[in-house]
Amino acid sequence: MAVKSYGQYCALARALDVVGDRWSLLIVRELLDGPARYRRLLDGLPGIATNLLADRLRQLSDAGVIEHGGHAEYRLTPWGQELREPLYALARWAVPVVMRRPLGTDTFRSHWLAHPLAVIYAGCDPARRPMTVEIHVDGDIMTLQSANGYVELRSGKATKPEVVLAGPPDAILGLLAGQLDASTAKAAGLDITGRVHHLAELRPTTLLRAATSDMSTNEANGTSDVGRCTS
Amino acid sequence: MAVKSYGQYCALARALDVVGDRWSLLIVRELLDGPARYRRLLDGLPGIATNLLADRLRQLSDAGVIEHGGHAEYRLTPWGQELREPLYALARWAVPVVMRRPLGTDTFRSHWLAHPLAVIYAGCDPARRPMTVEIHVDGDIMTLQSANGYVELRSGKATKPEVVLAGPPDAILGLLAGQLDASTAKAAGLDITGRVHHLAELRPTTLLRAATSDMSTNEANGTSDVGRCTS
DNA sequence: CTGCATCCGGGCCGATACTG
DNA sequence: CAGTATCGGCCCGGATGCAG
Repeated sequence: MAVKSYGQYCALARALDVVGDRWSLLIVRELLDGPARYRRLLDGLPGIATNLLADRLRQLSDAGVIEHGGHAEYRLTPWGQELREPLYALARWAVPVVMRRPLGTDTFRSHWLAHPLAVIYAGCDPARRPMTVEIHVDGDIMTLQSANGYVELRSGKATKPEVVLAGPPDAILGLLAGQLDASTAKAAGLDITGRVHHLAELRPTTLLRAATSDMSTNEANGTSDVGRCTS
Repeated sequence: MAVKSYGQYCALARALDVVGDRWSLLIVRELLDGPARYRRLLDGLPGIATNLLADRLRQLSDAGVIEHGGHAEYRLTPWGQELREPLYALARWAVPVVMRRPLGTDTFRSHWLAHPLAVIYAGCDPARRPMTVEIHVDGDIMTLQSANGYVELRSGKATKPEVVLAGPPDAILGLLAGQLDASTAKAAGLDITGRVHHLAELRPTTLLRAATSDMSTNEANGTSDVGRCTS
């Protein structure tokens, strides 16, 4: 179990008893992309100590969040996979601190792009422009493909990309999310080839406004202390 | 900031840099009920050390999640209030470990009931039966009121309750969530007065099935490692 | 080489005492 | 009431060792 159980009869506290420890949710993030071996988890979790990874894997396994399949592969249980929603909700909440603060000295792994892009291009939009975008980032090459209203990211080169993006992840993400225009992205170190303005037609019409909301405005919050009905 | 920043350019990691520390999300839980003074936070967070509460309040304040208003009152910023969704998502995910494991030696505070009840009775259901339920728990008395399709919980006695429930929180919650029938709840120490079967008409027709899902079933998860479009 | 276990220093956590 | 100060213990983090 966790560092120590909170010992509170509360759903949130019990959730944190299971996945509230340091690194635990990031391990789940890695496993959301599918089963992974130990070494791959280490690579996807820069900064973690090997013993900590082993400890967390044991904890999560005992709690029923992951399971230790054959070939030393770890995978999420069905219950563990249901963490995708709370995890994406937390990530969406953190959009301001991602967009407002540049990459800095933070590490990055190319496969992390899949999650924010899944949020940005969520769902099916029949009006979405079909196109192919090749992305060079972190010494890796990935392909963003729009077809039949859906957008998917896969690893590897594209055959005939309409746009090629190469540069730091924050510039790529800022451009794809619509937070940066092409010239600003270029100033941030992004190399753009092709019809960049077509990228705007990948995003659905109504776009995440949270990215532009101010984090530090002052305003009173609700005063009722019980029974707020959340629709 | 946190114990130490993960140093990863990833929305989830940056979210955890802000609210990933021990107790942080539970402090946010307390403040979701409205502004609170220091002492009230201590009462609502059984087990926390005073210095840790002070540290976390400072961190959250620096990060822009909460603000220190007049009269030593702490309140969520607008950005902090947006944590309600990720937090409820985590709590919903933990329903199995709440329903399957009894209260045990865990502590409980009556105002915590507001959150699970808000989830159980979320939204407006015009067909919902109007009624009043008085709840005695943790040496406290609260009133669950159904009117105009909405269900609200407030502290204090009811004037003419159709049902009065008195007992341990797990029995109360199990009964209200429909996980326990009346006789089982009584066996768990619950005192029931009035037309208990009317309680079933408080819940919407489609009910949280997650509560009954098995936590430890074995099944392969998805294999695609990138670009899963979450509708 | 992968998949851990062991060891150890530093820092956070947790309990208590203390101050304005 | 609202915190600050202090101190043990344990977890975290990094390095290293070792078995398959």
